[in-house]
Amino acid sequence: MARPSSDQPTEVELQILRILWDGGKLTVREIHGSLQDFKTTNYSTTVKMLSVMLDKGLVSRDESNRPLVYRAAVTRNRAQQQMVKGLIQKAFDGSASSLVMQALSSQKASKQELAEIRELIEKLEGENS
Amino acid sequence: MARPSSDQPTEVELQILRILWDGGKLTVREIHGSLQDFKTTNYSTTVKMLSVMLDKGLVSRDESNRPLVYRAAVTRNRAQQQMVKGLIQKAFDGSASSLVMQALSSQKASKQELAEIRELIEKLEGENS
DNA sequence: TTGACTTAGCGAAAGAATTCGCTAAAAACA
DNA sequence: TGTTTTTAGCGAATTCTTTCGCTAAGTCAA
Repeated sequence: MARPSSDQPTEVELQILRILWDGGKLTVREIHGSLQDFKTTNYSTTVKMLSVMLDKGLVSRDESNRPLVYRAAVTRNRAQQQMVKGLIQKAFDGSASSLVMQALSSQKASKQELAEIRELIEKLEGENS
Repeated sequence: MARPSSDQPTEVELQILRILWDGGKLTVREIHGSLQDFKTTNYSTTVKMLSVMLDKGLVSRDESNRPLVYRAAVTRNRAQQQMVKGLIQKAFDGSASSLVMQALSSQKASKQELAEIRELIEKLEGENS
């Protein structure tokens, strides 16, 4: 009688995943250290979060040595893709282009970034003709 | 000792907002009816959700008549913008173009949509030179 | 080996989101 | 007017998320 847990990583889980995506294989101590750049929490909290994430399959760990070393079990790309897909469904009625228009209109992009996107568009337009 | 409530609408709140964005001014009974297309919940639940959303300022209502009539207090555009911005920050390191690339790569867009996006890009490239 | 420090884990607490039961007020109807 | 139905709301229960205290086990150095 409440809310079903989403398949997508939660706020803190995502912060931890980003640390792991950037850092590769890290100990809890190291992860906890990076996390303190954003928030102030207890070491135990980080341990617990990693335990939860292990259960969910978001991270894996090497238990052959101590301290244990964690790494992301989902790729950044895969996670980003799921989140984007989720947002498109939830808030843009399934239209990817609506989201793209919104993103481009509301956030500035550099000349170089725009060029990069235009290239992709042109490539897609070529394929899909 | 937990998670702070986000400024962004939650799952169910968003579903209700979409119903109101599409339907304009609606009674709880009408909103509840539309909601049943997605989920099966009690009428009381819808009443409660609207009460919560009223407190948060997500909806407003006309109390001069009965049954009370609700309408969205935030625009679809504004809400979409905030959600996109949030996702860009949370998962794309602040890079709008990264999200755009993800969206375009993972979800198909029609020839017409692509053309529309390309036009916007070209317009932006013009401005920012 | 003993004592100090680090690491790992469990269980419980607290906040947030979502759900509904029960009640009272209002409206509709016979 | 008296009865039935609809509407509005409160408070509590449930689940998920995030937090930490406390304990045990492992590591290291004197």
